[in-house]
Amino acid sequence: MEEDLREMATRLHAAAIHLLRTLRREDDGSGLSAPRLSALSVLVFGGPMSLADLAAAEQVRPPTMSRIVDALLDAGLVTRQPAPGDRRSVRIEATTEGRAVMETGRERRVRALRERVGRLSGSERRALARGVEILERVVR
Amino acid sequence: MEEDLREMATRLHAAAIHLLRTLRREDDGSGLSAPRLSALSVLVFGGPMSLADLAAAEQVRPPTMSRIVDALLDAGLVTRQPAPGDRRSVRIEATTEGRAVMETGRERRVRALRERVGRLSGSERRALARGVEILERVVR
DNA sequence: GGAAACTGTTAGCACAGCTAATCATAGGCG
DNA sequence: CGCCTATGATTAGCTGTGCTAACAGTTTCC
Repeated sequence: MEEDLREMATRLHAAAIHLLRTLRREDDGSGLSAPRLSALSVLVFGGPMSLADLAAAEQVRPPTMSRIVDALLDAGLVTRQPAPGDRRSVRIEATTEGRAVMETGRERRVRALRERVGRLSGSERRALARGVEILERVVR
Repeated sequence: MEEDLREMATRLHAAAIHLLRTLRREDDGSGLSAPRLSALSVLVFGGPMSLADLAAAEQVRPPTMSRIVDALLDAGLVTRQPAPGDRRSVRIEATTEGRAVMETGRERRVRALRERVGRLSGSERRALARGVEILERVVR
């Protein structure tokens, strides 16, 4: 069991690195890096929020997220407005274009995975889906 | 099915990003970044190889790997020698210290995951292990 | 022997992550 | 009320990863 865990941690680590390197090439096509798309995704699905909330959701420090938001702002994908009720805080929100770009970014990643996942059997695919679900809980 | 794939791709992407961000903090403790540890791991488990082979194994361009090897060399974790038989090529090899550091880096990652994984039931743990296995095939 | 191909490195760019420092606003407390 | 601390966000500056383009040294092959 201990050895299993050691092995799994190593393999999970390697697999995650390789997965992201593969997908990053696809994401390049959208003109958005993985962290930017990921942050945008949080905004699209989670709704408007402050910078601190967004940074926490992405498990990143505020300065890092501030710069990511700058880039999304330049690209016209989000808006940054003073938060009502607390003028220190900002309210970051995805624009309509932001939603559209998020969607096509996702399409690209799906396309990159489809062929590979398509080679799996039905039960393997289900097992992968379940693994991802559990991984989400472990990581969160 | 199509929708399942879309959802899984998105979640897998997010989970991989968050996993690596979590583990990177642990890896910081070893003084080695994730890519450096990953490259070192390839050398430890795969044996000595050329720069091109190492770059290919890590799915990275040669200049990127050249710099990673520089760092490992500075840290005394690998050696870089002219390859016998082809003087253009180099033979990169983990040192004894490199093996030791790799091992402690792995220990750190395991420690970071142990508590979280420990909360899972036996069947969940097995499902995660199976998912990782399949993910490896998808990514490779 | 010389052109072409290959191996690796250097240079220079964009971006992500961090900490430390700064600025403005909120909130609490004498 | 006025100050003092805490908080939200940004800026500056560092390290590190990834890329392409350009170069130098070898090898290969005609």
